[in-house]
Amino acid sequence: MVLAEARRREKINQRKRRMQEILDAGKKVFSVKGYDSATMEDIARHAELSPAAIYLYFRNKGELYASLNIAALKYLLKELDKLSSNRLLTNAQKIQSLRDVFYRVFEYDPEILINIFHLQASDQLKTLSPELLSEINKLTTKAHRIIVKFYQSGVKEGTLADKHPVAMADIFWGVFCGLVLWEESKRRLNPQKDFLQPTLKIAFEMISSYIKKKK
Amino acid sequence: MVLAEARRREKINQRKRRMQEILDAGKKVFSVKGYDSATMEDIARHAELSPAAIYLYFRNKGELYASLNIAALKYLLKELDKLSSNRLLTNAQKIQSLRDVFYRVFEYDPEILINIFHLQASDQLKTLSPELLSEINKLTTKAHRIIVKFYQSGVKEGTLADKHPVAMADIFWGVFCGLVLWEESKRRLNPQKDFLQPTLKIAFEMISSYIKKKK
Amino acid sequence: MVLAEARRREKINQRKRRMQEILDAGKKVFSVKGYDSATMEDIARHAELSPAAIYLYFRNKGELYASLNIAALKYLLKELDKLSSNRLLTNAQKIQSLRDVFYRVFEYDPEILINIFHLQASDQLKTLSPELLSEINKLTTKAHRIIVKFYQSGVKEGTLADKHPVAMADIFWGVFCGLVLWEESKRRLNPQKDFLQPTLKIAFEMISSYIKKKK
Amino acid sequence: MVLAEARRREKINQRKRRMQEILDAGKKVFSVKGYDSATMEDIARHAELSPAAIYLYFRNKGELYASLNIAALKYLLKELDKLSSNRLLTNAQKIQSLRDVFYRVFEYDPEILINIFHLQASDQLKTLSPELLSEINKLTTKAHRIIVKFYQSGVKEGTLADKHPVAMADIFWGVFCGLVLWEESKRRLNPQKDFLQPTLKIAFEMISSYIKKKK
DNA sequence: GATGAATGAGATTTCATTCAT
DNA sequence: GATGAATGAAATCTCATTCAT
Repeated sequence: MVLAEARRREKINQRKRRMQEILDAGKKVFSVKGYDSATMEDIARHAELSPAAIYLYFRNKGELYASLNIAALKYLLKELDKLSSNRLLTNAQKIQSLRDVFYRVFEYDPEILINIFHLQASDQLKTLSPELLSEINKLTTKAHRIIVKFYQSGVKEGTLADKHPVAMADIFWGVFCGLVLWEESKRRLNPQKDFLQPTLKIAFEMISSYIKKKK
Repeated sequence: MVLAEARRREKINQRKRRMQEILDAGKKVFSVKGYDSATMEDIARHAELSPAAIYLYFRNKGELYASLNIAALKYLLKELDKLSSNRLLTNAQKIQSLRDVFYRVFEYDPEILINIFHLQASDQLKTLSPELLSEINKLTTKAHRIIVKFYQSGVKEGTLADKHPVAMADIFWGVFCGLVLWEESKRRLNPQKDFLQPTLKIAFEMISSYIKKKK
Repeated sequence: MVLAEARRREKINQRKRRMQEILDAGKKVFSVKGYDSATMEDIARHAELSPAAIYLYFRNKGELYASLNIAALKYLLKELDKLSSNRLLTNAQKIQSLRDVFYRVFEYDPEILINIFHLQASDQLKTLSPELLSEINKLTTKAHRIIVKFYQSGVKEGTLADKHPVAMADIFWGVFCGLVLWEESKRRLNPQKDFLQPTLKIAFEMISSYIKKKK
Repeated sequence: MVLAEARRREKINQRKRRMQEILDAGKKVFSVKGYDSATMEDIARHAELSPAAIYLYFRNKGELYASLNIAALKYLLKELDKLSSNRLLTNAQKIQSLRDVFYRVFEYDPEILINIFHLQASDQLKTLSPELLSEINKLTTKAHRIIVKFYQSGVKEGTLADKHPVAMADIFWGVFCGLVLWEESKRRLNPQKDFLQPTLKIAFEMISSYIKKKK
């Protein structure tokens, strides 16, 4: 009895592991080739499976892709929520911490972040099922809104300079996104060194000094 | 004889005109659909031609795409060169003017810029022929180098704060690219208003105040 | 010993029961979806089994399908044989009773009859193995022949009008088949009421009056 | 000018001819293999084309299939309409003529008729696009309704026995359908002789005598 | 005996590209 | 120079069937 239960759990774990393997394979292939150019065969080869097997775990290519992006967005959201509920920090400090959050997301999974940006930056959104699309939309909006709120509260608190909060959120997001893409693309054309980290540091310093409340 | 010459020239012009029509069509379609999803049929329809006709002007899809991007990069380079050879401006002023250059390029042709950024941001690099790839690489590098040089000279001149010039060039490029893509993607999910312009303004103001030489 | 025997028998019964469950599931699914569109997965789900399990009872999809039809044909044949050996009825009465036989088969199991008719009506014959095909052929022919014989004997007996017996058998079979399929297809496009029964009644009345020996 | 026009017309005709070739190929293949088992490759081979070429003329498999059936239904309807507007015949005579109409449709194109019946008799309807489905539905209903009206008018006129008109229309249609299928299937299992014609003759004679108004 | 996992084979469909006219 | 017609190659996805457990 107990044995059966153990075995059942083992099975479920195995399934989860397989799923993760496929997600990992997809992550790698999508971020190298992009959504359209990546083939199920590619992904299957990376996961050491037959293409058909992938369909035992994901309904279709779009769903696999969306799963990847949703996972990353959820991770980002979790981090933002943590920050949000931290009562020891002022909102200005929270905004400062954004840099770390973004960077942590990136370090945790650089490829997937690039994917999110690609996804946003392209029309691949159109091929996904409406539900997944709206799920992604929802998560992105939520993340964006949290950042906006940080800024708003910071201004109210008097710890941040009075700028348009939505614009500032866009700048945060856009700068991060832009630098990741640009450094990545430089690295691709010329895979020497990776300047992302120091450049991001400077960029955030720039933002910091800009939004500091001037007396 | 002279007549023949005139006719020949007319022919060449006609050819150039057609080529431009195709490029325009490609620009629109690629920027909306992305490289892979855009079909030659789409582009042909926009150019009011048959798909086959495109092949009289471009060897294949990749070459059309690359031509497009190369044309835009060349346009950008021309503007940068103009700025570069302008002896009336300090380098700090040149850096300031970058904003206008970028923005002019964008206003003149938003689609092409989105294309360049997409190109950078992606996979699509992989499918192009090596020659075209290196051509693009060369142009991008050149543009980047000019910006770097502006900054370097500005620092030497004493008109700009002493920051890492490459990083600053990256930030210029990355911020612009990031905001364009991000606002574009917001606009796609929710095509109400277009916040790009005011947001860019704020971003450049931020950069300006950051690089101003403090006494 | 005896115990072992009992257990063996129990096993065999269990096997038969399972087989019947699968046949029932197949009957339902095939009759709704047709041979090609019905998947083993569909059938398995209906039988509350795994697809793999079906293969413990039937060599493959075609064999399951054929078994189904053969079972139904055998049932029909049994009924026809019963009628055949009934010495109390004239052949005219036997022909009359055909209506009841057909109808009983149908009432007892409408799906299977639809399956038989579909089988006849189609392509699906081509995919079956030759042996199964000839088995089905044999049974169908036998049933048909019995009906022909009824009519022949009735004519000889002087209780039925003198018509071509094979044609009359065909009409019996064809009319029944045609009405079942046609009403079924009407019902599918517009699943309100089921007119099969009253229409069949009229049709058989028509046949009856036609074959009545006129003095 | 005139030449160009002539050439244009020639092109259009050529296109129509190709379309017809594909339809012919489809007709043959579908009626031999059924909708599901027939592959685009089969059809292409019959039409001496590549599978891809078929898609230049029909959006997809279902649409090709539906076109075939719609064409046949339209032919049937045209014949029924002709009969309907014929003022020289009593409704009883029109009903008599139905046999000829059905038979003419069958002679004109036996395979397609079998296809219509298959289509009705199966769930293949489900895979077609809703528009085509409703088109087919509409045509079938219209044909059926004309027959019903013949019968109704005949009863009113006093030339036909007073039976339920819908049931009688069903019997007409069902008997025809049933005999075609059954004789076809007999012919398939045993491709000796074709008894359809004489059997149909008897069947319609039977119907005739049944619906004749008894004084 | 039963099943979850896996796959090979194949079907539909798309699309860049070519070619005769 | 332009195009309609055609196609090869590839991609997604489905499904009957097998096999280790």
